[in-house]
Amino acid sequence: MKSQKRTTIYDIAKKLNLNASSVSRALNNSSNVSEATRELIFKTAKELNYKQNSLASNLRKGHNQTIGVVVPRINQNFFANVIAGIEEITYQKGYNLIICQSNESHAREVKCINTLTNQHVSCIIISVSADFEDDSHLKNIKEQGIQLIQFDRVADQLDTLKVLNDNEQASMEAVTHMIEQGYQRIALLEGPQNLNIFRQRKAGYLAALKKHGIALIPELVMENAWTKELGAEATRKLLNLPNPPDAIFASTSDFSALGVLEIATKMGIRVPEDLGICGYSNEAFTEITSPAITTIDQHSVQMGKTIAKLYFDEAQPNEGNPSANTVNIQPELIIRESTLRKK
Amino acid sequence: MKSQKRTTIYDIAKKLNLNASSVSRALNNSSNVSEATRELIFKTAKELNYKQNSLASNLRKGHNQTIGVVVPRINQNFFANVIAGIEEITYQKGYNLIICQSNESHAREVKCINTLTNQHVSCIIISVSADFEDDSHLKNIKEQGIQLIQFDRVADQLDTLKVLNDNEQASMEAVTHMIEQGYQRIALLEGPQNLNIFRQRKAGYLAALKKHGIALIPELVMENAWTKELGAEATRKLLNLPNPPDAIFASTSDFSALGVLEIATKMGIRVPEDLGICGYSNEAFTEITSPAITTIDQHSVQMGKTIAKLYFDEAQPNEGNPSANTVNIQPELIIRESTLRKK
DNA sequence: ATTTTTAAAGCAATCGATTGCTTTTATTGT
DNA sequence: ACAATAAAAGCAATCGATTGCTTTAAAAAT
Repeated sequence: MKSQKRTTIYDIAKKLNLNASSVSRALNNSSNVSEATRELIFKTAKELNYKQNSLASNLRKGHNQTIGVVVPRINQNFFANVIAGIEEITYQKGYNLIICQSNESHAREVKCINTLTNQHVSCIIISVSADFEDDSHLKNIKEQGIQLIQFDRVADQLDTLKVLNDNEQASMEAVTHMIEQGYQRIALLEGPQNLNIFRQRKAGYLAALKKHGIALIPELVMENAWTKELGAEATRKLLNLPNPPDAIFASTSDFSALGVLEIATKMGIRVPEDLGICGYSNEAFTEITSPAITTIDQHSVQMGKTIAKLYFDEAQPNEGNPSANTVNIQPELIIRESTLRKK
Repeated sequence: MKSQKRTTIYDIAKKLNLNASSVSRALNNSSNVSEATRELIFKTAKELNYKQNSLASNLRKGHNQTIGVVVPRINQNFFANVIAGIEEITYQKGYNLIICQSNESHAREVKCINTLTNQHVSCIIISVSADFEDDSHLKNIKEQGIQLIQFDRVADQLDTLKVLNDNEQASMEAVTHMIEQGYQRIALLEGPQNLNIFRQRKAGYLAALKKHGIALIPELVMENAWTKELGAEATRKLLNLPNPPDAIFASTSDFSALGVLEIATKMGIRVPEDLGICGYSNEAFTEITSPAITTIDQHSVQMGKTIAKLYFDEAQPNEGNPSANTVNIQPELIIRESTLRKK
């Protein structure tokens, strides 16, 4: 597309026999421009269809009213909602968002970060990819003088602002609830343990068992049952054990819980009477399965808003005091039929 | 945050006793730099943790490897998937995405467009907000020499590239299917008629009726039943008519169809025996309701890919030949239990 | 009427990278 | 050994907006 030259402040200045600096000052409503010329400049700018070139402006000013967001996938409910929450605040402040997805790949995440630092964004908000191992790309952000806020899936060791769900607390509540409903052999579908969130959810599971004096049965803990398919597969194995579980906590996701429910239904096992099921995330569909699935709501939109506000409040990471840098969003246990054995 | 000065090509040049132009050429792998100095420059760049300033680069080069996307809401399945599709292609090409949401507000949409044109993005991809009335902000994009691609919800009158679902065809197929299943009094939940997509879906509904010699019954057409709640409300009214419908085509969304299903269940009306239900969009949950809901898949990820490819193929709108500028994605009718009366 | 003060406008450097053109250095051919 | 050619490096302008400083014009004070 042939890009006909766009009008600049010089074009306006020339037409009005003024200097570009006056035009700039007028358009920015700064001082030292008479009311008369100011109006004239605005009028002419409109006539010539002038649009500011943010590249030039930001280059000169040395900063950029733009925030970068890096998430594993934007078409995942939780992340889409967090972004929606962030956007609500940043929009009010006149900031732009550049949204990148890592597609759960660390290599791609590094590239996203590079792009954003090259753009001189003023802040990067990130939830790391599933194959997270190394945080040097994040350290680099801070070295570039860019604010960094981590959320949900974070690099624990790194001293940055963090906004987290209290995964451990929520998991503990969920498992406690199941125990109180009379379930005794509760299985855990766990996620990759290199991610903090899945470690915490497991910790909550273990804590609940311990609190109630229930011994951990290692064969009831299934690794990496993240998707609906993997959840289904794990469930098949669990239910075929000589001594199968009477409940399954799909700590990885509601999709996984859905897989559990499907297999149970297929095998003629009654939920919640013979098997309790609890998922994680409060995806829309959990409300309408039958039975409806007990799950944990992460208050994702709220989380996004909190993150953005944190930036605008100019909160600074408190070196050497990691806990002071963390904001915890309290998740909420949503109890539904799939774990309600005692009516 | 105190932003310590970042290294520039001048810093590298100074350290190596070279000129900045050589550094620039080396880093861009262009000609006229000896292999030895090229390596030296790369090594030093790494040492000094040099990151290119894209603002400066893009300003000088006069363009920007960035594409802007404006959608009503990113946390809606359809849009999130389209964006995911776009991103897949743009990432391969080394382009960035700036994603904005209009929140279904025209005023906000205008602001988004302004931001993007100020950033000199090379292309804007848009699906307009629900209160669409005026397309002057879109005309302005073309005047700025920026490529414009509309998708799904478009300004019909505007000569731009468009990527659309064939809503009319899909709706006609859906209603035809219902007629073939023996439904005779098919109601329509329609969306705001200022949006092309809802006009087309209605047209498809009308065409199917006509083809089968069924007269339109005006009282079976309900306006603005977009959400689950509104769908439920409309359904309540419909089912309380002296002569109620025996099927409902929720052309607005699957959420609306969900509302239909809930009310029907609540009123003890059997689906699909007494009432057929068809939604639109193939949201994840439609597969797992009971009965599962018949719906229309829009191939949203594919749509996103098509849009992005269109840009990179440098397709140009063909002035005065609107139809040549339109790519139609064929949606797919997904038949499930909610309309299967004849087993 | 003249000096002082203030407001308005202009000048020129700057942000960092790119690029057409010129100069210097190295290489090749005779 | 010297001219011809090619390769490598340097110079300086440019992209468009901003901003500290200076100059000019207008208003106020004496």
